Amino acid sequence: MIQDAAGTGDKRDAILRAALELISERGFHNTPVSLIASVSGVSAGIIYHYFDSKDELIQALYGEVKLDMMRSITLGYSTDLPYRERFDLFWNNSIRHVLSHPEQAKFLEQFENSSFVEPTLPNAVMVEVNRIIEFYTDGVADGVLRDLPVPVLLSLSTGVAASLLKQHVAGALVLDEDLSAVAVDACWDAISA
Amino acid sequence: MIQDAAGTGDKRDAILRAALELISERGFHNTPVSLIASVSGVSAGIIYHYFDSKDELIQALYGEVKLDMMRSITLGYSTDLPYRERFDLFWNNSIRHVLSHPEQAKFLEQFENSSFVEPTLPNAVMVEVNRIIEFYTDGVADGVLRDLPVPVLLSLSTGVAASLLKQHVAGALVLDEDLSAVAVDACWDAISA
Amino acid sequence: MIQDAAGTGDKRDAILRAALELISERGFHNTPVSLIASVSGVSAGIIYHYFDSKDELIQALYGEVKLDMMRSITLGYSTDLPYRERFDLFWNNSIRHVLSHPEQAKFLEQFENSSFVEPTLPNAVMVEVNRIIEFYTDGVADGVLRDLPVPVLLSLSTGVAASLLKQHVAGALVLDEDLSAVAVDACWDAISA
Amino acid sequence: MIQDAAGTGDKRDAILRAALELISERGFHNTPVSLIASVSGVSAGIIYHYFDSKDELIQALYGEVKLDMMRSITLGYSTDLPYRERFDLFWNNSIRHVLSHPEQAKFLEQFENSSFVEPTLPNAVMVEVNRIIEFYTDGVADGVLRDLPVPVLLSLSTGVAASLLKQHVAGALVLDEDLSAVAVDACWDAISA
DNA sequence: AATGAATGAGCCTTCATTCAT
DNA sequence: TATGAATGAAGGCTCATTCAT
Repeated sequence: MIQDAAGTGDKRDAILRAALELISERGFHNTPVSLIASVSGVSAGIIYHYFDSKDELIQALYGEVKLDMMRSITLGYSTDLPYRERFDLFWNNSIRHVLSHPEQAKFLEQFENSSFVEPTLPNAVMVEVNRIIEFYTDGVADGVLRDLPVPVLLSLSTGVAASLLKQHVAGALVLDEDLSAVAVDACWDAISA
Repeated sequence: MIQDAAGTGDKRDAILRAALELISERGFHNTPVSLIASVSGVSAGIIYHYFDSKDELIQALYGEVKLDMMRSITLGYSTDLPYRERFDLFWNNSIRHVLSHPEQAKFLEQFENSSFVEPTLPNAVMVEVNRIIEFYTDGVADGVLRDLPVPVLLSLSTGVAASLLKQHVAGALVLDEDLSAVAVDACWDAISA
Repeated sequence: MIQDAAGTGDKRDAILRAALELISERGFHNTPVSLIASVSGVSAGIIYHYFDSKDELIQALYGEVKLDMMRSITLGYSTDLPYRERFDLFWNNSIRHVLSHPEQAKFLEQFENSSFVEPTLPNAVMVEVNRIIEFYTDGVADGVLRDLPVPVLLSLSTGVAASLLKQHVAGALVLDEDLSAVAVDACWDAISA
Repeated sequence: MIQDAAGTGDKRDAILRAALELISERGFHNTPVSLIASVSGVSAGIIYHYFDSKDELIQALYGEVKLDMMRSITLGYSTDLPYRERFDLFWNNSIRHVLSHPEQAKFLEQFENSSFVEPTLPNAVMVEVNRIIEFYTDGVADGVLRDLPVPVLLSLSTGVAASLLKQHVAGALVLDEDLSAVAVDACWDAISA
């Protein structure tokens, strides 16, 4: 997905792209394979050449989308930066990625809230996830962040961002740069020591 | 729902209760009307006497669940209480209700994340919603809370609670009284002036 | 099947009857459920009300057909009759039943030659089967039949009847009373001591 | 099949061999062309270079298998031999061939019991078939065999052999040399004058 | 000759909804 | 009110066959 401009994989890619668009909009159970096929310009049969089943198609899509999002979030991250700057980087990357890829956000939310068996995340994803976790554990160890369990710190930061983005998408607020800036300040107050 | 004196409505109630249980567990599209019927001990046909369609059943369920939850959250609320106590009341009521009614939380999340047309909330629900909004607007006006748009304040408080609860349900953390207490403190830091 | 002139079971019966006719003529894999439905005058969906799957439908049909045939073959059988008369009775009953129910014969042959898991025969069927086996074991014990394993005696009698019937159906011969009479004589020569 | 010098036909042969193996085991309708292709190590497309359709492939296979079997059965046959020895030769050849080529037997049985249009047997096959028929007509004319229609004589001999073999394959008996010997005696009793 | 991606018709099965009773 | 048999429209998937390469 995303890459592979032409040649083999073109079709597989078109299928994944159409699936992402459709499922994020209509939901998994409301997106027949035949619709994915027609939107991506292929026959229904060929989908089973690239994926074993509709379910496997979703799983594959999840893996690709998750990786894409995690890499966006940690883009430019370095332990050389001060904590506050690293926090801002995560925050801004997240906001930017979701605003420019709302289908990905909707899809991931659906998938992770559904009764799908969440596959073990591939290493490539875990690498990024670990950088984020490391940020919080190091921050606590260095006395920069409050001594709270990492999941709580995540709720106080990522959880807020997610909530803001949801409201933005729903139209309850407009998440512009200014609003984002005050929100990130408030979050930092919540997590910093 | 839940209550209902006796006689008429008994059956309607049983249907709604079964639907809530099943849908929260299996999802809307994975819950056939026939299953709701058999679990609630009625025939499939009679469901169409009480509801025009499967969709309408869901909508009705949403209204009842939403009201039940909002009333729980504002239980004991009074503008006579100091701001911080009111905030704690919302917080504790929310945590308590979700922990004791996880099906409701799961159902609402599914519903509000789905492509269902969200119906206009009935007045009874709006009454409770308005008390919450009022808390924030008054708090800002009185200089107790930061001068941020209400939706942002909501993300910084309700959003955090929701995130914590989700992680609790997923097993990522155990949301006991202590953890809840430190989290509410952190949230207060984030929203108070 | 066969019985149940009216009332409940009518439809189930019609389905089984159509399935027998169609499958014996066209084969299992060439007989779509939709065709069984239209021939029996019901909708495709209702078939799954009476049977769990196409496979189970076949299994049920097998059970009913097998029982019907076995009962026809042993009709009028009694250990009071002399061995030769009992043998003639089996022989004539078999011929008569197959000639008047060729679909049953074709269906059973297909089923028993297929890779279906042959279900354990129900007791009702085993009762009839045992009477036949008993005939051979007793006959050997009483010195009336050659001292050969029962399966071999079966091949020398039942096997010949089956072969003749197959040729009759294929048009290679006409199995009239006279031919049947000389054949049964020859078979008796083959198995009698 | 089986033979074929080298080069051209190699692939056609591999296809037929795989088809025989697979179809005898899984049945015609349960053997996709794609499976025949992968087992025989060729592409699915090329099969349509050698055969016009899946059906034609089966018909061709039938012709080759039938010829192979008939030639095995008449191997060593000569009108110079006494009738009883010729009969034993047919019998033993049949048993031997089927025991060493069970796939062929299974395939032929399926084919001949199916609703395939049985093709006119090629001359090469008819030559062998005629030698067998001639054996019976001559035997009757010479007073060695009972004066019965050839098909009846066939049922009394070939039919018995087929039945025994089926039971052997099904595990109902073990067709060793001794059992074969007593069975052939019994059959001879049934057909000899 | 050969490959294997691609097509599209058809199959089994599910399920929301209706209707005779 | 209440039942549950019945319908019919999809939906996921398979597979014989074609075709660009």
